[in-house]
Amino acid sequence: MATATIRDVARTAAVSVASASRALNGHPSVTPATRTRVLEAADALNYVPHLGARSLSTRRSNTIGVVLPDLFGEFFSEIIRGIDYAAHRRGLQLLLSNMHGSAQETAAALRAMRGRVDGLLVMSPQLDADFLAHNLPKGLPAVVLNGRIEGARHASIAIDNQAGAHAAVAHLVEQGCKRIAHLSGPKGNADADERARGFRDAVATMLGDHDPIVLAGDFSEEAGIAAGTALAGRDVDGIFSANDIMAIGCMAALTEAGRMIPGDIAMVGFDDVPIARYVTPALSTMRVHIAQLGESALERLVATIEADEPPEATAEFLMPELVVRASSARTGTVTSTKGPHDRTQGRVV
Amino acid sequence: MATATIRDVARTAAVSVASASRALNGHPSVTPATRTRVLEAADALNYVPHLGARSLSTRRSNTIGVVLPDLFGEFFSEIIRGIDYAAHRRGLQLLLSNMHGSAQETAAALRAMRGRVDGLLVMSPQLDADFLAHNLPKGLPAVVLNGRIEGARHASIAIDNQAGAHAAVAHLVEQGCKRIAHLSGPKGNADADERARGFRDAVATMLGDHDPIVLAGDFSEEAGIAAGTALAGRDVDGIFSANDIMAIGCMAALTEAGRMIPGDIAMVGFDDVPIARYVTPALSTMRVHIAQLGESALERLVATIEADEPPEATAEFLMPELVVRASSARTGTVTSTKGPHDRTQGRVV
DNA sequence: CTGTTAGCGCTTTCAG
DNA sequence: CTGAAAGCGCTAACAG
Repeated sequence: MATATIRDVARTAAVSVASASRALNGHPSVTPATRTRVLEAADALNYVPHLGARSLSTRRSNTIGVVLPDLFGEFFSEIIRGIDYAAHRRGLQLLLSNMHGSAQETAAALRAMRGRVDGLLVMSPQLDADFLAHNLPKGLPAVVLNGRIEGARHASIAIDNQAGAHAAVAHLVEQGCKRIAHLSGPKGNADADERARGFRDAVATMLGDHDPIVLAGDFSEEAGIAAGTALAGRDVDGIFSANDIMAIGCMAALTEAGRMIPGDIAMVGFDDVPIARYVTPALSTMRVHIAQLGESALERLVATIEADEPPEATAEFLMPELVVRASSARTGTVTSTKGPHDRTQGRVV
Repeated sequence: MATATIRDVARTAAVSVASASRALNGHPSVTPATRTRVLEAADALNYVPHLGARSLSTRRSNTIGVVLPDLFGEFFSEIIRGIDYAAHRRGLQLLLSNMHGSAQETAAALRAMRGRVDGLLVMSPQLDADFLAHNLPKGLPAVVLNGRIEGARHASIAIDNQAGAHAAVAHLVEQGCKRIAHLSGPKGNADADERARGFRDAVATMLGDHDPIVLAGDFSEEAGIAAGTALAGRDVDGIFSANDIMAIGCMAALTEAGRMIPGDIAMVGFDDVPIARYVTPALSTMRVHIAQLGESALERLVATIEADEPPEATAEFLMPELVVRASSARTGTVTSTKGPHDRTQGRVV
């Protein structure tokens, strides 16, 4: 039994499809009598409108496309949660697509959105402006999340990584650290690169250290463990990790190697993923309101869509905030450490 | 500059739209010559097919609708990850929709999928079969995840909660626990109810305890903390929590109240969310391969769609496995406890 | 092999 | 206020 169409409803109600459509959509110019007849017919037939057809004709899908590099880890689930939250309150649906890797696939994912969404949210820390400009379907509003934006022609919203790195280093220095190392993210990733740059800048100016130890990581826990093992025997009293997950792996490896945290080495991560406050010691980190990042991006996109004007290529930056927890507290800065694992928010500076 | 349509491509290539369509879709019966002409034209115009239109005509969207009760927490992000993984390898997109609460909204979400997806994945531990039967658009293949399935007319895949609860209790008993309490999930949630039932059964048969302590929770960390506080002063030496998050909150509260875990009280959770192995002590739990649950559900749905037959209303059950970590190890069962937080998989029984 | 002709299901002028 | 008709962009018979 094929699902009923608006035609069936019209026929049953003995009106034209036009009237049926109007009645169904609450259009004002319909006699109360016809309206009820149509509504009853629809109900009787258990009619459900075919949204695909509707959007073809209205050129509106009420759907936002979301393209992500991956779905793994808390960072992305938080982003999606934020996007969903904002989308839900506006009655928008989300069409998800992740490009597991290759640029080829990314291009395909981007194109696959054409004709199914009203706008695009693209998160691609490793894609450059040219690629995007070339592969984003023309005429489709888009907001780029968290990507490098130089020379881009679309709106973007990103984290102020350099400032974050500075703040992290400043905090470590304040804790008395003299030899600070950096555990970096994957080369080519905009966020990672900016954090590394910010780190180098900061240690150079604050510590006069022009050749700090920088270990190449890839944002994975394994990379953190490897780095921890490598760092255990070296002359280091502070570490700034490009993300929390690596910091956590690194702390585990260091502890196992007998180094005390924060006693011997103070640690600061980046992101403030939910897990950060559960580990022991609780991880100090640069908090990015991840979910809110997603939320803002969606709001921004909706504004662009509604304005129906050439998307302003403005960039928006979010400043992360320092959250001090046990992993970096060497000078009594942390006031509350209640249990074995400190579940408090931490001191926000 | 409105995006080019297949018409434009056809005109530019000087062929009919039919030929253009055929060439674009790699249909065999097209002269190499025309094919290249079309492809070149498409390239020149930067043509991107309008998938909405295509699916209207093919009655195929290559999209799966996913309806969830919420997006919060690791359980759901893991589920989505699993679904996405399977969808991606089949070239399917995901249309997400979550019903923040009300049945009203859920019904709307379900209907909103009509005409935009080839099948539905519905996850609704608190919805009954009647509601679903009445609100799922007829003729749309659907697989229900993790819900109560009695009397349902659609395929379902769920966790064997009773068996899981039994195994958890058996483990606690084996550890020497005599007075085991249960921290339950929200009433009306199928999983929660089944776990509670399994718990009661188990303590009755294994311990002869016909009136065990059961605290009502709601799957949140706060509920766990409250329960921990309430339980701290009572005569209890083992706790089976209906999910991990509550178990974690409970452990924190108990520890703060001065009770040792697992010394005084052994704890076992349910789910094995990623955080479980990061807390201190690492949490023993009934592992559900959450991501795999999502994966299986998608595979199942795809099979149903391809078979194009009345969806078999078969139920599939996944047996969770016991993972022993520090929180319940009172008899030297855990062989490796390497660091301050044991990051090993735990002993799987 | 290619072009013509109908739709997919819905909305929306444009006349009545 | 209502109906007929023309599409939205694409695919799929059916003839040539």
